[in-house]
Amino acid sequence: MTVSRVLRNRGDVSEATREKVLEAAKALGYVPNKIAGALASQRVNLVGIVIPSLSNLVFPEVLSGISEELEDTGLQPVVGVTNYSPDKEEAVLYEMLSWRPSGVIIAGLEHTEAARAMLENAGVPVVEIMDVDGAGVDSVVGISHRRAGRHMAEAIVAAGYRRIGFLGTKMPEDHRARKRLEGFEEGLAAAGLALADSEFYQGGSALLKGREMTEAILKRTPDLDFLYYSNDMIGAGGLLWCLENGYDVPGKLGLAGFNGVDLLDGLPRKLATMDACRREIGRKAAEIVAGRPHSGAIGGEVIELEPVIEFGDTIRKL
Amino acid sequence: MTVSRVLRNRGDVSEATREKVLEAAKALGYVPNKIAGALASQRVNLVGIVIPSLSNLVFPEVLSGISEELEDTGLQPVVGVTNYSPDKEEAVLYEMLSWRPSGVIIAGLEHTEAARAMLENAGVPVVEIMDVDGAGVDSVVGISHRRAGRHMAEAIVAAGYRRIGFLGTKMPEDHRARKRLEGFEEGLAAAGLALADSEFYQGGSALLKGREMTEAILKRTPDLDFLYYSNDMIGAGGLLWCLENGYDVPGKLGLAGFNGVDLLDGLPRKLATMDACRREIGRKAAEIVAGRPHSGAIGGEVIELEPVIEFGDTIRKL
DNA sequence: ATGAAAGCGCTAACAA
DNA sequence: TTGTTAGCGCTTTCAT
Repeated sequence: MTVSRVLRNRGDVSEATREKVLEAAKALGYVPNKIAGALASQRVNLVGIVIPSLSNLVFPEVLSGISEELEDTGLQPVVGVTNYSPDKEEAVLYEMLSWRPSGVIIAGLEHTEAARAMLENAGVPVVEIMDVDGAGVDSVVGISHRRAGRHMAEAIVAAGYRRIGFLGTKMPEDHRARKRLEGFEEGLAAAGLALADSEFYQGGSALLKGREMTEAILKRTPDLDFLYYSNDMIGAGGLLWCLENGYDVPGKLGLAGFNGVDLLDGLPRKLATMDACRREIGRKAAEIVAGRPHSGAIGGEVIELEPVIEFGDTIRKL
Repeated sequence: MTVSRVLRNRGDVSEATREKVLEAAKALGYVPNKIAGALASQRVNLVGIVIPSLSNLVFPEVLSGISEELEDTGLQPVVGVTNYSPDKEEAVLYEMLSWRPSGVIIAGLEHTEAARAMLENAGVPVVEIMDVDGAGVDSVVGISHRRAGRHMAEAIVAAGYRRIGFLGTKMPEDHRARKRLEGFEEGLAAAGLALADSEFYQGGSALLKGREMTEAILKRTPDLDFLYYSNDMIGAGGLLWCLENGYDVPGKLGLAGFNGVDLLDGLPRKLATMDACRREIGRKAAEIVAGRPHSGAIGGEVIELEPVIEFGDTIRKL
């Protein structure tokens, strides 16, 4: 009836009735039922966001970017967390799609077959984020972790380091970290080098783990002249440990992390890193979802962002 | 029809038909429409989460706790961010309630009048989190920031510090930080003391701001013997700065933060802090929402968690 | 400018 | 055990 028109500012309604309706609505504390509305109109202002974790620091930042961009589009994010489990991801996705959201933003390109099929048949914009190394279902926004790793390797080799160690997480399901390491090893191989040693961890405070792993790897292989960390937090832990223990950084020992978390600006030295463009990825993904109302037809765009090496104070200049 | 029964594992269905339906569903890539389901059944498996920010580190942790607890309840979190704006909060809440969620978890006890009214009339469990200093609408899970501040003041005074400075954020809408400071000043007053100086910031990298503010306040008031920071990140920045500049911590200068972020385990010294029980608050809140299916009648419980001072290495022992 | 009526895709109650 | 039917509270279309 008319009420519906007033509350949606649609169609022709006289100013008089309009005010009357608004007043009544307020008096009754009326809150429209979007469920009914969505069912009738076949439109839902929700966007499904599927991410592996909330404790990784990286994902809240992406989320934040998405949330910012969605701010005044009338779209609401619905978040699902997969804990890096493909099966959980499939379940979360199923759950989300059953709400017929206006779009889906999902981390990574690797999904179960069923999940992939769901995404393909969703009939709404799908944006796979964080990673561009592989084939996407629809749109893709991210960086090439493989090339990121490769570039870092090249920069390290160019700076004259030769005995290089890697420190990272033990997470087979973290495809981006895996690709970064693969790219890194490729980069070393191109210079005729290989990893001299490596060390992995899981769980715990990253800063602390960074310390422990750094100590362990340097004890085991004292002639290392560079440590590449799979993220800035463990890198920061390593940096603190090295400084305390009198290592000549970056003279005799270089260090680099990954992500470019500005959380860490303010350390005694600035850790070399690469910005993973997290917030930007979130924004762009949200933009695509918000901007392509009912499409699904047009087919996806692939946006590759370029992470830049920030040398900081832990890679020596030649 | 029968299909509905199969997919919800309800009622009596013969194994034969059951399998046939399941098979057909899979073949067609059928995904049920929860919108229609929700409308018909008046049940919605969504929980609205309203928080001020995602960049604060604290809230992702709470979210994480909620998400964990909701994991196998079949409930999905829907997140809304308010940027510490009461009006935005009201808008976000309105939006959420129009989806008739099974519950609402909202940060803080301070809301606009309209928002409060909505919460009261929501007809589902409402849990206000983080703070217990004030009157809640329904259930409340949190800590007393006022007492947290007071306790910290008492501990500092007991350790013999007398010239105490405060460093915090300039956020009138962050009621919890405000209450903490008020409690802190009360605690000092009870010992016949007052803040000797204070310094506020907004935006930027917290670690870096901590450094800058620490330098500034110590330049301005060199005889300070204690610095109380409103969060651990700026506290950590301050700690690093003090160590680099040769301050005798905790002998001549004590430091303390707030939150107990384990992210920072691994600093050269362990910063004194108080655990804000963030994850636990999330879990408990989710538990309440999940455990009180259709109630709304029973009336809320108030769960006050007790933050404990972790002295670390930056408050001297007498 | 307003009202009336027909669904949206399910669930719940009842009938068979 | 299965099928039938009447809504859930809106939006949309068509009539007034």
